[in-house]
Amino acid sequence: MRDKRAVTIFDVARASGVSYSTVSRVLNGFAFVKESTRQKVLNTAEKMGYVANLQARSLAGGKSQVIGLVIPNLDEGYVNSISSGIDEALTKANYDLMIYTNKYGKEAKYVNSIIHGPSDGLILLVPLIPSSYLDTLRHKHFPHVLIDQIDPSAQSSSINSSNFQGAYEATSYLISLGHRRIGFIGGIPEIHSAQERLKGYKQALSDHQLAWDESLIQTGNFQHQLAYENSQKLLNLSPPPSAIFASNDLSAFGAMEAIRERGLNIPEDISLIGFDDIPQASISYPKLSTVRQPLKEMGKLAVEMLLAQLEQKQSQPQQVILTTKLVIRDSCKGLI
Amino acid sequence: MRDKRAVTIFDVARASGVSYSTVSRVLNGFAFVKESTRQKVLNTAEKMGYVANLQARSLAGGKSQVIGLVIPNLDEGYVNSISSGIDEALTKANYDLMIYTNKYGKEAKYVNSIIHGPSDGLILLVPLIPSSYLDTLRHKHFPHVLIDQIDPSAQSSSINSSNFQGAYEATSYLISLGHRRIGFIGGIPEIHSAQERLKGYKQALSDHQLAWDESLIQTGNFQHQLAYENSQKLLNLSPPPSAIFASNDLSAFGAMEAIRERGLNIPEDISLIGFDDIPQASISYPKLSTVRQPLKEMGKLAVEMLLAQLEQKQSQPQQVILTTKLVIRDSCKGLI
DNA sequence: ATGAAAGCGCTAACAG
DNA sequence: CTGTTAGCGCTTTCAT
Repeated sequence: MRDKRAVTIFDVARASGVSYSTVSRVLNGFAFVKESTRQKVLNTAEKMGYVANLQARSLAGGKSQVIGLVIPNLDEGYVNSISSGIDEALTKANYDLMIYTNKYGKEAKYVNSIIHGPSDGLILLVPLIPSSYLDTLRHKHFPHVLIDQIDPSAQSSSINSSNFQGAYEATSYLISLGHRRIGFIGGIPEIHSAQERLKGYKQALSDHQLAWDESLIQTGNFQHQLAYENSQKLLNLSPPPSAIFASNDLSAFGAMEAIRERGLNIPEDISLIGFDDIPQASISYPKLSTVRQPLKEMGKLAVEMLLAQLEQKQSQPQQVILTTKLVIRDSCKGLI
Repeated sequence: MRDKRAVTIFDVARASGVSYSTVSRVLNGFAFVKESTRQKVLNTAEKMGYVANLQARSLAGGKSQVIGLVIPNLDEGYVNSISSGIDEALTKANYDLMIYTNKYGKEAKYVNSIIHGPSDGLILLVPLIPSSYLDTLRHKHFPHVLIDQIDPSAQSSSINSSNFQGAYEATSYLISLGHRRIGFIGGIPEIHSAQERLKGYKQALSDHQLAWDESLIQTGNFQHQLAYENSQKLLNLSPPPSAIFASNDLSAFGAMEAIRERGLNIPEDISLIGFDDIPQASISYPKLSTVRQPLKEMGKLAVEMLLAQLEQKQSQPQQVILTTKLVIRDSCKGLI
């Protein structure tokens, strides 16, 4: 079985001739320790290869230096980019990462077991989280921040990107290219970001005196397959749209496939624009024009906000919105 | 600050009128507990919303129900697919997941802190891991399994896929299509799987009486960018190859870009085949023919092998090789 | 400035 | 079958 015997704080104490509470103080960067003692302890600890036992530390009421991240899946481009940003920031701050994949609609009991786990705090990157979930977190005063979700009560810190604005710009761009019939492939209707993107689309249309046509609007689920099917419906319209705005890049790729199957070319026959700017967007063919969300920054910022909470530097919940940016590549073309 | 007061095993004990060791026994599925007591305890635990404290459990020498996963990055398609398989298997087995991203060449001291963390066991999905790393793991008898790595000493359990065979088949397929000049884009030369794929390529060539030409072989790093550059070199050859075998799909996409920039079409002007079969391979244009590694299964199997170790069901290290499969899509064409 | 002592919540012998 | 008793390694008052 696994060897238990490791160097403990106790060993270090004995070796450096002080009590173990002193060692603890030194290790935790406490004030009121004589500099010479501090050095001595630090040295012997180093020499003995001491490594703190996180379980013990956390049990005793200290910090475990791990933060939890709740995500729907481990293999979704957009989530991974954000997670990667989180991981980098965490590494820099000397924290470890615990991943909880939360399939949609898991009971709120779940969050309880997370709270009882090693995490000092939690980042939630899950759309459609049950409100009981958040209630528990708040009720227990468990530090957390939300990504890509809106907290209606503004009691939790959250990070979003400018979904409305991004969608508005994408649509306006298409309009400026001369498109009048622009198909829209939505995301999951219950999700805030999906709603905002739809609003942005509609607003751009009406701001340009274009009536929007319900038949041009397909609700989706942010996935390739459904976007593919919905694009077929769009293409069956007469006349079909001359451009399609997909609520995320994955959906845009689904649209690409449907368009190609009709023997149509992008952007010659039909323009296409996405949302997210996941890595694939820049290596697809044609390269996808899209609205970039600052994915990694969102992750990084989430970590900063969470750590600020942990260090009690920031007590007021904060809502931040990061700006998106239109990235023009090769999938859109002006109507002649 | 974070509320500490939660229902403990002690509370449950009192509420159900037994000692807390009995509660512990019930919770850990021990035998020798009267059925009526067991039920009573289980019920009150449920009723009180008891959730085990993993830190305490693990400190006390029990299992923490978390396993660690060491990966290079959080945003690499191939790694994510495997991780996803790991996560699913873990969830089923009621384990949580701790992620450690290990940039190449981090010191072995690192592994020590993992051992002192909450993990009951470790899955290593890191090419080029320093041997001191593995030595530490073995020396401390810390349960672990390797993915996509060979342990020369066969002292650690490992999971690989049939890299040689897969590359052999891909190359043979290209040859059967009539190709004679087949470019090869390699992976990181130090990595075992990359070496095997190169060997498979060469073997297929020589088995078909084709001398292999050094200029056709480019070493790479499994990344898009370098593959792109190397493909340009290949395309500059005279005559250029009529087909390219890329050591992984990501590299194949790099090649795609280079080929397109020349105004060449895939597969009409040049055939292309990859390795891995990451999700993007089936939605690219053209859809990429490739060698499928059973990514999710690799992850799943890793979990099974690790849990077997934890339950001491399996003590002998095991080396398993999963078979790859040629997936023919649209990126290869016979030479007329 | 530093030592002593009391837990944190749980597992695992050891007695009954 | 079940209760008692030690710890696991560390943080944190409370003294000194």
